[in-house]
Amino acid sequence: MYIQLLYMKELEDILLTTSQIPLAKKTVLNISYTSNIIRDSISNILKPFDISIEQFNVLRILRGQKGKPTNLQDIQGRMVSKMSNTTRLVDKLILKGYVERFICEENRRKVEIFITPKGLEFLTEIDPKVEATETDITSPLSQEELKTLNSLLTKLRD
Amino acid sequence: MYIQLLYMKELEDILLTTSQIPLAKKTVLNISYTSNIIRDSISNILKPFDISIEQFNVLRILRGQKGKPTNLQDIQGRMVSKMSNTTRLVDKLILKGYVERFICEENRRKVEIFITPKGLEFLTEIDPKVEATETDITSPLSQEELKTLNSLLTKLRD
DNA sequence: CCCCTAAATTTGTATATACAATTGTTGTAT
DNA sequence: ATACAACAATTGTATATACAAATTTAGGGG
Repeated sequence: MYIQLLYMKELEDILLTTSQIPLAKKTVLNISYTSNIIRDSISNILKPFDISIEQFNVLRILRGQKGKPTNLQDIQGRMVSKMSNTTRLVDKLILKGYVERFICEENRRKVEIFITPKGLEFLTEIDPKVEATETDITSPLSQEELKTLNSLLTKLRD
Repeated sequence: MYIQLLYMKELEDILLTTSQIPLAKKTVLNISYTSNIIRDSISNILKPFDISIEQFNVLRILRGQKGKPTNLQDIQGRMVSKMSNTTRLVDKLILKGYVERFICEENRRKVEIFITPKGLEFLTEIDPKVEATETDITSPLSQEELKTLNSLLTKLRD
């Protein structure tokens, strides 16, 4: 909450001082600000659990595979932010006991990565907290407004 | 453009596969995706000029000061993403000759940071390219839609 | 004036990220 | 079979970032 207030002040500062800011620039700034606030909120939730947002996202992707083997390219292709060194990220998750990695026997260039029971349990513990944060973040908007926001963002990316 | 297509595919992947994703989570994801795309686009524009987005933002903040001295706290308070080591960021800009730093004589704990003529010239050169990118990014939306998007994002941060 | 606390910045350290180069493996054309 | 290009992952390196500790200066109470 403290962080949100802080950021809001900053945004108003910039947007107001540079009064006649073009709409395109204002929108780009606004999306970046908002994304940073969201990132900080979720990052704060995850901090006590000693896991970064990127590691958390990879875990969720692996869970979504429901036991199917996943290689590094699959993971990279589905990550929110691009990440060139997924190898080391997976290393960290292995150290924590949340995932396992095997060499793919059909094609020894590939690796197969699985989430462990410990990893699944960890997600089960942390999921409701993240969802509560997501709900909290979006709470100022009605369901209708959220739908509009989503479709505008999707259209923007066209 | 390539990057945008790449990201779109990923977003659709995640949003479609996990079909009944709650609206709050979907919105949070959507904002993060879009922000990353924007960041990548602008980052690519800046790359040939050998400057990071953060350095570019600091330069713009300094220009906005119109010659008034600025200390580190001022800069930090106005940056889009929080940044604990603004010192080293300013170091880089000094190395490039874009800013100067002096110890504040009234309060020797503070520093006063100014943009140099070279820094101003650099911004003049790069500004239109960034603005063209911003316009390009937001081009799929009408002015009216952009206004709606801005007000929804601002309301979200309330 | 001296001691203590706070302010403003800097430095240290660990981790994260981007990009390029390298390793090991596979498929294919000769 | 051999050489060569392509593929998948890993490693190296430089830079970026987060957080904490340290440094320097200022101000206030005894």
